[in-house]
Amino acid sequence: MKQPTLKDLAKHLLLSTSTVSRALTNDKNVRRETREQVQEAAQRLGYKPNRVARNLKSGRSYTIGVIVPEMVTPFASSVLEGIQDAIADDGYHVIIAQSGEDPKIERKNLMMMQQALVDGVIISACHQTYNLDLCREFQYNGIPLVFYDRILSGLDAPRVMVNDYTKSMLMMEHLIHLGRKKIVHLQAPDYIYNSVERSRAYRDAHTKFGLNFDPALLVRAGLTFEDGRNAAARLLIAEKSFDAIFAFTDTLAIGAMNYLREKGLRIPQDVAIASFSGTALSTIVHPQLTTVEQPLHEMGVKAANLLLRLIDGVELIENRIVLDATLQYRGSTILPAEERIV
Amino acid sequence: MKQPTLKDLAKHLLLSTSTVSRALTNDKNVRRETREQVQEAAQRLGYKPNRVARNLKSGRSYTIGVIVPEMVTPFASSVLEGIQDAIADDGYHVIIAQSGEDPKIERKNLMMMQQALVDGVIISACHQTYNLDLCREFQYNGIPLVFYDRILSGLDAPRVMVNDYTKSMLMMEHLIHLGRKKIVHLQAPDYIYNSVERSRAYRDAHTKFGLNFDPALLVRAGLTFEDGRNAAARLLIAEKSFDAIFAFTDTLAIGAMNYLREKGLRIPQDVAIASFSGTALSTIVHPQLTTVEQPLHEMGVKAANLLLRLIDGVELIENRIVLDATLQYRGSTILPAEERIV
DNA sequence: CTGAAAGCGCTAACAA
DNA sequence: TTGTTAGCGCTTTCAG
Repeated sequence: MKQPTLKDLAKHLLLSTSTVSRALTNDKNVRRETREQVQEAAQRLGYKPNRVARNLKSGRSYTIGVIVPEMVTPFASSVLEGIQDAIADDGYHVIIAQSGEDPKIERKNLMMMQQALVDGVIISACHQTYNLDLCREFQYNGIPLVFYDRILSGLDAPRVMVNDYTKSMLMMEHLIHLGRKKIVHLQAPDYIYNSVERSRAYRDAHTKFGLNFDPALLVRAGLTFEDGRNAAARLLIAEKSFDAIFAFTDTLAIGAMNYLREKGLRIPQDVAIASFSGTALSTIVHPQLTTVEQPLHEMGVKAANLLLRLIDGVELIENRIVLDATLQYRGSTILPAEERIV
Repeated sequence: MKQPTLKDLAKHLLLSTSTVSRALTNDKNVRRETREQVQEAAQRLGYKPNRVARNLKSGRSYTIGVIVPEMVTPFASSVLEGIQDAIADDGYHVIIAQSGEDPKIERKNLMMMQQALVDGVIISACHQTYNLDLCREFQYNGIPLVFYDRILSGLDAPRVMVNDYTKSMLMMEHLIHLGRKKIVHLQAPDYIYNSVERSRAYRDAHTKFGLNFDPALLVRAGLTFEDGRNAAARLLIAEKSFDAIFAFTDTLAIGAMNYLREKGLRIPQDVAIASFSGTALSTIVHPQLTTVEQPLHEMGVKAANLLLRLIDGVELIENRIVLDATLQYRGSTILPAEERIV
């Protein structure tokens, strides 16, 4: 037999559907005896409330959408765990979509979320402006949007991120204190908000610490391992001399590092490499990467909490959360022997 | 104003809801003129069909659940892309849950899927038997289940996987042909189906190629990078001599490799390392990993196609799909100079 | 070709 | 405390 419905239960118990419904939702207006009777029968007949019906009634789907730019690195995975942890108790489900760093796919994903009637969306955008219009439309239609890590410029939306500028500055300081003078920056495309911030810190660090800024060392790299390799290759071909790299993210750093090592350069002796991200990738390569580690799980939790409150119609006083990232000094900038010095 | 409903549209056009509905679903029983009129108005007023209502009507949720054991490696990510590609056109959505290699969480995930009223589930199980009962219940309740990679033993369910045994045997052959005689196998816990298969091949290879089987070289390792490191450490402490490692998966291989390198061993000269998996991880470490590369995207596509057909009530003649994995020979077993020889 | 009406499973205002 | 009734937004007979 099919899944029993509320009506079936009611018929079986010779009660009205409303009473049964009330008994099942722990409404106080039910005699205890009745409630127990109903719950026992529900148990026995294997009754499961039909969420779809419930959703239609409530006008909610109890589903939130999460759109991530990529899942090649475990970045999104950690954030997702945080999100799941934060929402599980509230009976929400998560629909996940990956955009593959392609704003067009991101757009499709957003529209898919709309179709799926999500109650809200958590998103890390792969382009600073491309889907601005759609996001505005979401807000206009009352579907709250929360950003993490990669935000849209020009949209006043709740967000959870780290301080890209400050932490990048600290990382530059680290490299400079190590005595590095010709530091390359592998930057992401500037349609990514964080890229702008991190490279701004890179430039400002030169002024702040009295280093000569050489535009040729500011390299527009991309986002993938391959992009990192290519950027490193171009630097070698151009015969630019450099003694350190500060990369936008782990993938770029790893790509570049592997290439340089293949070409016989020693890390960190010849070239120190620092990154920004905080995924497990930074510890599985050799040498391990010095990096700005973001609290990814917490980022997910915070984003989800923001979203839940927005869904409940709470007016947020503070909707821009800045989390603290920590610098991890590892083998890609420091030789084991030096470790204690830092 | 709120999202307009079908009723709003109908009122606006002075038509009945049924006609509007028909026009929108391209039912043939509508005058072309009317249809165009309706569609134009729908467009203009920004009408979006309410899926929840539609679902309630159809008894389907047009959502499928995907349960993955972990998302630290990009394994699941690739499979997911395949799944998304396969289902997008059919209007299905995906709910994803990660079990973190914990069968208890996997159980919660399964129950969550049930709650979410998914039309079917694609799962890679983290334990061979733990959730057998629940999976049976799914099947009994008519919610189809498709497995990929990691299956349940004792459950006759559709599945998509590679031939673990054969490919492991080939990998062993590769190591043996390289002249390796004392090959370690880092195996996963034996509550994982594939682990049993791969280690069976490991043992059989000894017989087949006339190698001495030393039980001490068959190491129960685990699943994580850390497990790989620990296993390698134990081997060194035990002062077992070995000249190759065949690991259950990339994480173990990488963990072990990094540890051995830190201890001054040369890869592959002192120890050749081979793995089984096929994620991007194998190419970002140094040296790159020789591995059995699985067609992950295809795995996702195939699994999704199976599931869709099951949801549609199609009787499957062939519900066990075995995909072809390819051996990738890389720096962890072969020195660059030798590459052409293979 | 179009409209009226019923109903998917559930909740909730209103009555009793 | 319980039942009656209406309705969430849509599809789909059944009449016209």
